[in-house]
Amino acid sequence: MNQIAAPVRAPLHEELTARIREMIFSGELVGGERVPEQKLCDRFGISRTPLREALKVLGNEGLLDLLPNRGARVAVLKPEDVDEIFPVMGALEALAGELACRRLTETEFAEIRALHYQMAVHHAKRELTPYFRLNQQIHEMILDAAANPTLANQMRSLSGRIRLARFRANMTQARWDQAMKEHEDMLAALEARDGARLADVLKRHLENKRLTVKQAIAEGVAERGGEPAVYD
Amino acid sequence: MNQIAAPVRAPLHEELTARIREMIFSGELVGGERVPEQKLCDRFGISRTPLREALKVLGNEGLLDLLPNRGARVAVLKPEDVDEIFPVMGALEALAGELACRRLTETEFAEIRALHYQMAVHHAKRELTPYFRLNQQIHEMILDAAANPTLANQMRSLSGRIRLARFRANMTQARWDQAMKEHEDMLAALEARDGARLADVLKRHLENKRLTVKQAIAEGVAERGGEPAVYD
DNA sequence: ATCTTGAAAAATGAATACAATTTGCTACGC
DNA sequence: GCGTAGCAAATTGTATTCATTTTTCAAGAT
Repeated sequence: MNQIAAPVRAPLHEELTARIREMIFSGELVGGERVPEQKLCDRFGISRTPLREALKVLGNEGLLDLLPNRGARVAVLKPEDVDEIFPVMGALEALAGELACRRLTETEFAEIRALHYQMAVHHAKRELTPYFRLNQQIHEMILDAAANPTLANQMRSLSGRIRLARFRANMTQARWDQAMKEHEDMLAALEARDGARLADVLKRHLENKRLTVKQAIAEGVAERGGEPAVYD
Repeated sequence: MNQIAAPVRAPLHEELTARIREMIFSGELVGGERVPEQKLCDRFGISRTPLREALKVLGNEGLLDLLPNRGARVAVLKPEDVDEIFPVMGALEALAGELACRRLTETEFAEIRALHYQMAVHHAKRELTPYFRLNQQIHEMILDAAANPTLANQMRSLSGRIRLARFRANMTQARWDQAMKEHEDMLAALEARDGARLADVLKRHLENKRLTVKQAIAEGVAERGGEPAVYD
């Protein structure tokens, strides 16, 4: 009775959801625009059936707006959406922090600390892109340490919607410095395994992210093709 | 340019997702069992295409397990899932409470208070079913007052997964009394518009719900057809 | 008796075909 | 010139068909 992994490839509709999701994140499919059903079928060399299944799923995720008889459009992130989403993200990040504090091993903490100080270097040198990368890694490690797949899924879903706004955060120096300081507080709270304090820091951190993102959207920054959305 | 509502009926796949979702909640489709594709098509008098679109969506929601080439099965709620889901629900409820405190009008508060005292009567009389109904209404009013659709959606999704476990909570008298006491704390925090305190109460309240539900699952209660899942 | 083996039947995955709706465009009226 | 009616093309919704995989089950081997 071997069950050594399924040698079967994933169903088409799954692969398609993943690929179209990436097309949205990468900006290949632009917000507000119609998703060309036939074009995508030709491009992927498949029929409409599995493609449409994928569209339904992405619609349910909030990445597409499905207009009856009028096709699917890439959802656009409105400023109100940002105000809605970030508080929820904040509450979930706070929970992730609390759980992480309980379960974090010394080794994991050491890894986060290493990432943190590396990030501090990039902050000092004003290197935004690597700073963002490490920032994201730290948050992911906290989420992993929380060891709650349901929580991770919910956050992934919300992150996806935020990524609908494709921009490079235009942080003021002051806000960047503040973010870095918040990260120092995070590290301290983690080291002390002080879940309540970490939760608090993370909530404030997310509130500041909200402001950064809103400003970026308001300024109508970017939409440059291919660039991922980054923010802190 | 009238846009006075769309006179077009909802697409089939949407209606189907709703109906199948209800079939799962009502217990007509039992956890772990295969979802009979052809049977449902015959029953609804439709073809497989829209039905399968609905299944993909419900799979993505976590209500169905989609096994490649082996059909869809109604997801079963494992004890570990309960441990995962309730902390997330707790964090979200806490946020809902905080937001509600900020936005609640005097009128809305009065309505909640009325529901609360009505619920207290049912508690005193040991009338479980109406107690549950009012309990749910109160939580819904808080969620409405929070005025955050994204938050509401996330909570609805998690509630759905909890409802996979169809049982009638087998609360001990002690736990029921405790729940009622927590509701009194909630009302007090709401009246004082003390968001932090309400958040705290709600988190503890959800933690107790988690225990109640886990116990019910462990005891293998119910699965009686048609009865909705209730708990507090 | 229990365990394979191997079709036949059933179910699923994907493609194609058909129906209904929307969109685009042209021609016409005012 | 502007707006509108109406038809053709394109697009979407649904059904049907075909291909592939899984399941079932009975016959045969050990």
